[in-house]
Amino acid sequence: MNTSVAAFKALGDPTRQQILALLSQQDMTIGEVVDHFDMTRAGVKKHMKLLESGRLITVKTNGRERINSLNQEGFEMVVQWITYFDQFWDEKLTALQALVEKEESK
Amino acid sequence: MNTSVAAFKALGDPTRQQILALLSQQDMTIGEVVDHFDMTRAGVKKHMKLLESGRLITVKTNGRERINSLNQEGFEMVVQWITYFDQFWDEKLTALQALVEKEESK
DNA sequence: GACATATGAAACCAAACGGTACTATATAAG
DNA sequence: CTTATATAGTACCGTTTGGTTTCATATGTC
Repeated sequence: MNTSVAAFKALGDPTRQQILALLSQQDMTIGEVVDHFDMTRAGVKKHMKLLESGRLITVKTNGRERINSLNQEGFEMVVQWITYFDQFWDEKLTALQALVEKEESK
Repeated sequence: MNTSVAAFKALGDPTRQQILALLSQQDMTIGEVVDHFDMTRAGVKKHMKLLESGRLITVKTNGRERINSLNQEGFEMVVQWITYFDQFWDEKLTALQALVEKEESK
């Protein structure tokens, strides 16, 4: 098993999904993110921390501002993990096809 | 935003990831799943419930047994959601390439 | 029918989570 | 230097989560 748990955990919350959607439009400071929600700065900060530990965002300090940007690493981890299961659907589909062909040949 | 939250939430736990890995090998009853963990049946049952509400597994009753199988629906939701962000990386890459080419032409 | 087995469900508990209010620190601006 | 701003951090609180124990129910077997 891999280290995708933190990424999935971070993605399993509607507020954090919305934050990611915002950041996909443009990089933002926490203050700018806060403007889009009816929530305290500290509340948003906690969400950002979780997104960061899931490697879904990175933070770059610029003076007293801290710019948050999407980080491909976390998304890539999720894709990697989920891709493992593709093999499962492939096999299942193949098995189903074999069954159908067997039935047809009767 | 879509309804992928429950799926992500279900995936954000190492035990549940392991259960899914087990089910990718073969369908199992809860009893069989329990044999692979040092945990009570009731504990495993709760995890199964979360996996089910994330549409990552389905349950089929057979006599007194209840067979758990992977359900493509939940996985597909995750892929759909994550795919939205592909566009972001694509654009970023394109912008980076444009920048590089501009630099080279100096 | 009596008994074993596979399961569901509820009550309970400690830890984590989502949020608040409050305090502290660092940088920009007068 | 003083003040305003952008942020981090801590303490606190109600709710959810991950786990247990216990009890109830349905099905298979003798």
